[in-house]
Amino acid sequence: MGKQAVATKTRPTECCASVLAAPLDSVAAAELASGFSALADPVRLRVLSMLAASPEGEVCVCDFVEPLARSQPTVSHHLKILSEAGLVQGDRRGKWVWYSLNRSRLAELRAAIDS
Amino acid sequence: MGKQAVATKTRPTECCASVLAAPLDSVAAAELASGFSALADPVRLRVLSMLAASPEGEVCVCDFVEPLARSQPTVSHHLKILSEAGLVQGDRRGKWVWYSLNRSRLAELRAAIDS
DNA sequence: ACGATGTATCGACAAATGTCAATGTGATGT
DNA sequence: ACATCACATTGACATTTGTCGATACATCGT
Repeated sequence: MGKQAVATKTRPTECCASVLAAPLDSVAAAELASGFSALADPVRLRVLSMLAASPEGEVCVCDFVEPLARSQPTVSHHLKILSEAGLVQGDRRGKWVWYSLNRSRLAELRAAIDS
Repeated sequence: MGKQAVATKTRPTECCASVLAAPLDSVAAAELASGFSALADPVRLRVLSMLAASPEGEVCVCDFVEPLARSQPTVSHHLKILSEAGLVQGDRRGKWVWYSLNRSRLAELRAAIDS
C-alpha cells in the first residue's frame, strides 16, 4: 500500500484525462483539445498514415512533399505541429530528417475517448 | 461467398477509414479530419464529457450554459457542430431539447487511430 | 572556402473558427 | 391572442489556421 493507495477517488492509477470517465475540467479539456487539433487536418492524418505504413517505421521529410501535394514549408509546418503534439519525432541524419510515429501518444488520445 | 468476398485486398470487412491500417487518400483523410475537428475544442469535449457522465444519458441545453461558461448561442453552435459530426443528437420535448451521446460514432473515430 | 541540397523559419494573406448581441422560431400557459 | 420561455440562427468581429514565396540554417561534396 504505497502511494498508489492515495489516488483520486474517481479513477485510481490515473494517467491522463478521459472524456468519458468523468466530467472534464477546463484545463484537462484544453489539453485534450490541443491533442485532437493535431489530428484535425487531412494533411497531418496522411502524414501519420504514411508513417504507420512505412516498413522502416520512418519517412524522410523529402518523401512527404510530393505525395501530400504541399510545398516543403507547408509540410515542415505540419510536421512541427505533429511534433509539438508529441505524435511524431524527427531524427536528423546528415542533410535529411527522418520522422517516426509515436504510437503511445496516439494511444493516449485514443484512450481519452475510450468507453 | 457473398459480396463480402470481394472486399478490398487490404482490409476485408472494412467499415471506415483508419489512419494506421493503410495509407489514407485525400478524401478519407478529409472525412476523418472533419470528425476529429469536432473533438478539437475544449467546450465540445466538455459537452461530450457531461453527456457521458449524465446518469440519464442526456442533458438539456439549458443545463450546459452555466457549467460551460458560454453564452446560449455559443453552446447551441457547439451542439450543432457535434450534431453534424454525428457525435450527439438532440431530442425536442416541449420547450426543451435534450442531447445524448452517440457512442458508436465516437468508437468509429477511436477505431481510426487504433493500432 | 564554396556551392549545392535538405529542412526550418519568416512574412504575408485568405479562409476558417469561436464568441457574443440581436433577432428569429417554436412550444407553453394564461 | 398574447406574453413568456427555450433554443436556433444571423451578423459582426477578433483570433487562429493553412498555405506559399522568400529566406535563413545546416550538412555534405568538391
